Amino acid sequence: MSTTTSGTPTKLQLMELLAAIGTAQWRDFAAAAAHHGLTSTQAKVLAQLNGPLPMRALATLLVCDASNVTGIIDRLEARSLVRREPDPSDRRVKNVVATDEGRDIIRRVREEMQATSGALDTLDAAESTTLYDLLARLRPGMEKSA
Amino acid sequence: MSTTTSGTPTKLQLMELLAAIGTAQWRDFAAAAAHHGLTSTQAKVLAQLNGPLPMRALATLLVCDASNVTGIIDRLEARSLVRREPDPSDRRVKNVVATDEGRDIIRRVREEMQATSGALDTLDAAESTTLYDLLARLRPGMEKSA
DNA sequence: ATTGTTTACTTGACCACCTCAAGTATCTGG
DNA sequence: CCAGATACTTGAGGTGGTCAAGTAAACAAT
Repeated sequence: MSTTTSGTPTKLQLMELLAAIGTAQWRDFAAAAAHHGLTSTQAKVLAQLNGPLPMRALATLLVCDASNVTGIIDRLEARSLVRREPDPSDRRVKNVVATDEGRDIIRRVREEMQATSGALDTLDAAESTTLYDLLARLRPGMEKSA
Repeated sequence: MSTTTSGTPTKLQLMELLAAIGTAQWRDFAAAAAHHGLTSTQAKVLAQLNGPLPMRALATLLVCDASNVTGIIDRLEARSLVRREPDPSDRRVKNVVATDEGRDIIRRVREEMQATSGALDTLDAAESTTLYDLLARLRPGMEKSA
């Protein structure tokens, strides 16, 4: 007896498997980011910047204190991967926008997640759809705050 | 048009969904840990300690430098959640073992992952099995190092 | 329009985590 | 016995995170 229990998995087993997958994907992401001189946090922030985004919005997305964002953006800006622009309609807010270089680097990071990418290639269309639907159903419940 | 694309998901969509689920579970874990005065790293280490484990083995499991483990265990030991024991067969190694209090606290952290737990409750037995099997197939490929 | 409240951001202090380089103690193979 | 590997710690230095306090701008309200 051990891992060959192919009956219905317990909730605990599922949670551990989910955690293992999550950890693996995170490491793949962190490795790709490091390959371009970025920490995973920096890469994650860069990945959110499809358009101009106020500092506060970033803090909300990252679920962290606003002062934390200041530091992260400071470091990204020092490398010219990001710019702070004044908001025309509210002089309190600073909109963060990715520079061309920033967009380029995050695109390459995404492309280099080979472990994750390779693993997903082993699923056929039907399996991908099944997995996607199941995870999509799980998502809202997992993102509940309390 | 937008998220209602119920055809075959693209690999990118699957990767983003997986990342979202991973982040949500991680936050659930971190919140439960914080509820007991632990950082997520500390809780993660505690969760590995089913038996005595050398510092080096921990570093390997966490994929980090050995010196990092020294600090983490220092802090856990300061709270009596963990003990360092000499290894009888090799005086260089120190085996880390969880104290009763440590085992107790990590058990409670696991029990309090309510968001994740609640989300998984919405799957029936067949769906759980399907999800488990798909993820189990994905796992080895994702854990490949490079 | 002044006064008061809320909001956005920054700064500084402080801690956790992480790596690297160096040092000590111990083991292991020749 | 000795040379080299291994296990752990220490110290320096950077990143990520919180909290408290401060500044500046927007807003609300009479």
